[in-house]
Parts: sequence; structure tokens; C-alpha cells
Amino acid sequence: MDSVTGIEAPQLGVGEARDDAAPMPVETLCLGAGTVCSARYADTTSERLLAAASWLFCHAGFQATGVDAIARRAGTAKTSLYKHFGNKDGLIEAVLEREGAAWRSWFFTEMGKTNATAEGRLLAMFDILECWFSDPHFFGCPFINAAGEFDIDNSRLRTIIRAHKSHLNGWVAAQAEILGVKDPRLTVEYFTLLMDGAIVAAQISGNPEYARHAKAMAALHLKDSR
Amino acid sequence: MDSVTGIEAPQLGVGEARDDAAPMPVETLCLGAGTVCSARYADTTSERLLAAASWLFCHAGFQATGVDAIARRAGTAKTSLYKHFGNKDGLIEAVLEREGAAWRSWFFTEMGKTNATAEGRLLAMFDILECWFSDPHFFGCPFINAAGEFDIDNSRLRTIIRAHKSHLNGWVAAQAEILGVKDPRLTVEYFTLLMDGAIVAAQISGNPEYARHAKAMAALHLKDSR
DNA sequence: GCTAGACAACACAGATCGGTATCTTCACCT
DNA sequence: AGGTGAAGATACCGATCTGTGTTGTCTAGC
Repeated sequence: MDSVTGIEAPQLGVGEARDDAAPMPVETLCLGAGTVCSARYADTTSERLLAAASWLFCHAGFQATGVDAIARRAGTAKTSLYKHFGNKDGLIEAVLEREGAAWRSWFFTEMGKTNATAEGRLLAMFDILECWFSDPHFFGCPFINAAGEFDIDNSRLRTIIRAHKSHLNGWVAAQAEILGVKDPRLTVEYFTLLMDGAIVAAQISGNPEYARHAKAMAALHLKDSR
Repeated sequence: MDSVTGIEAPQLGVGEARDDAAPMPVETLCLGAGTVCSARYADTTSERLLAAASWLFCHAGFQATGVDAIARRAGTAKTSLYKHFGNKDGLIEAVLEREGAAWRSWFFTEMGKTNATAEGRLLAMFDILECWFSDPHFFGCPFINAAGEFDIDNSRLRTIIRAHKSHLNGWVAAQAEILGVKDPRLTVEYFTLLMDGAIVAAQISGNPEYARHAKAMAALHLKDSR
């Protein structure tokens, strides 16, 4: 795994959204399951379970999704689910870790395509976010949704969520230092706030434009912080 | 109800947090159940149910909270719950509407204490948010949490959530016009983003400072938009 | 060809879910 | 005193929940 980006390098490809009834041969990710941020994994039993769980957790909620529905959607037996993940909590954690890794993989791959300065890269973040928000299957960030659904003292989940955020924060901090802002730590916190705000505002309103609003405010901050 | 703030004027007071086991004589709100944003309502059966449901929905999630637990916590019979609210969905809607009204009541009451210009009032918003975040029982915004937990096509919930946001947006727009910003509509969207981002970032990190970060970016925007 | 392991299929357990029906209690009003 | 309505108590319904146990089937490796 890359120590900065935290990517375990899944192969990127095109996945398709499927409904609950039929099992799916090649699975999609929860994060932008349509065209934007999908990954093609090996067609193993545990991957099918993870993918089915991702879809259902993100569209119906974690607690409201039953293990029977997950196994049915994955086209596997329920016994396999418990064999691979122990219990439902183990599956939830595995799903979040996979979603996080896949999202970062997609994000940093997109980021690698831009040939820009540190400032340009920091601002390009929000173009990529807008691309994510525009996906017809965008439903918000699974980590934010999980944080809202589970109690604040669920430490295992909270650790996974913060680890994902800290991968991103590390990258932002590195760019901010290259750029030479006055207080890189502050820039990281501002960007966290802008990203989370854009995600939630876009999720609630259905309007991807909030990515552009976040970008504008990020630009204002960068201009002001040098 | 005030047409701008959308307040139904509950009396403000001090509530206390209680655990699940014992029924509570006087109930608290979910939004800052400790010292910041609590309200004292009449001690009626439906109020007890609403308060118990608020607490449980916000701490364990909407879908994971059962009606039995709500009735037990409220110290009422389950039959009373169905008598008053029809079904669980009706209770959820009533809880969100009550939480929204109480939050706005608290927010605009706090706002009324500041004797400032339009710009000062717009920035004071974030001081009030920080007060909210600092409450030991802060668990995020119930509306944001609900939006993450339920599917995107739950239209009744979405209507309630957007109505709450639009009350706030109306106030921000009014202040922005008084201040004479270039594009009040844009200011409203920026403030929405900053508020949502501060709420989520504070919720996930447990750090109330994000309110101050949001305030700083709001100030930057206001300075830039005139 | 045999064996070991992975997995599907199915039944089942105990608990809890949302929701209903019945009956009792109790406060209040005329 | 009698009536009325709100609410508590309780039992119950069918469905679903997480999780387990068993059995059959298929495939890969030796």
C-alpha cells in the first residue's frame, strides 16, 4: 500500500448498477456505482458479498440492511457470509475499508491525470468531487453516513473513518507544504470542512454545484494564506 | 409561526440527559441535549414520546431504534405511540419537525442577543454553532443523519429536511441583502456548505473548532463579495 | 481415483421487529 | 352517580432479524 495515498491498487474499470432481485456477476462499488468511481474486482465469493453489501448499505442504510438480503443479492449462501466475515459488524468494517480504498484509488488516479502545480492540484480536488456528485447513483459518503448512523462511541468504526480521512489529509498537507501556505495544518482542516460540506450539501440538495462553491472558497483561502 | 424563522415558540429551559432504563419526567431535545439547546415542553404523553424518540433516534439511529424501546423510555404504553402518531414513520416525521422547530427557536433566540450589523450577525452564526458543537451530547444534525440513513427517494422526509434548511437560508439571504453582497443567492449556498461542513467535521472529529474555521471562511467570502 | 476444502441449500433457533386487539384503570365533566 | 375519553397493561400476530448446524455438491490438488 502507498503510505501517502493508502491505495491497495484495485483495477479500475466499468461496473454497472443492478437491482436487488438478481445476483450480479461483476460487482460495483457503493461510491459512485454508476460511471464515475467503480472498480472491477475478482469475481470471488467474498468480493460478491462485499459488493452486494456496499450497494445495500449505501442505499438502505447499514442497520436496516439484513444479512439475508445481502447474501441473496450476492447470489451466495448466508453461511459464506459468516465464514468470510464472522458477523455483520465484520462485514460492515470490511465494506467501509474496501470502499475507502477504492475511493482513494479512483481519486488519486484522477488526480494523477492533472498536470498542475500544487495549487492547481488542491483546487482540482473539487472538480473530481463534482464528477462524483454528478453520478446518478451518488448517495453521499458512506463514512459520513456511517458516522451519523452509529453511536459516537463505536470506536472500531470511528477508527476506520478517521483513517480514511487522514489518508486524504496527508495528501492535502503535502500539497499545502509544497505550495508554502502559512499554516498547512489549518489548510488541511479548511479542506476537510469544505469537502464534507460539499458532500453533504450535494447529497441533500441533489445539486453537484456545491463542489464548485467549495472550490471557490478553497481558492479564496489559498490566496489569503500566502 | 414566524414566517422567516419558522419558530413555534417552545419555552427554553434546562433539560437533563437520562439513560435508556428509566423514564424521564421532563424531556430533552436531541439537538444538544445537555445545556446548549434544550427545551422544556409540557409533560404530556405525546411530548414524552417525542422526546424519548428524539434521544434514541439520534443516539442509535432511526432504523435501529424500535418502538418498544421508545415507549419504554417514554414510560408510556406502545398503544399510546400508535394512537398519537399512527406508525413509526409518523413518529419520525414528528420528531424531525419538533427538533427543527426547537433548534431554530434556540438558534434565533441566541441570534437575537447579538446587537450587531448584518455582517456581524452572519458571522455570529458560527459562534452559536460552536456552542452547539461543544455540548457533550452533540451527535451531529438529525436532518443530515436522517438524509444519510434513508434512501434518496423518501420524499416526505426530504421535504421536512429541506423545509428546515430553507428557513435558515431565508434568514441568511435576508442578512446578505441587507449587507449588500454581490450575489445573495451565492452567499446562501456558501453558508449552507460551511454550516453542513462544520457540523459533519465536528461530529466526526469531536472537535468544535470547525465552527471557527467555517467562520473564517465565511468572513473571507463576505469580504470578497462586496 | 481419492481427499480436502469451498460453497450452496435448507432448516432452524431465539430474539426482535412493527403493529393490533382487548381489557382495565383513572381522571375529569356534567 | 354516571358517563366519557385518554392512556396503561398485556397478550398476541406475522414477519424479519442475526446467527448456527447439517447435508449435499462441486472442484482442485495429489
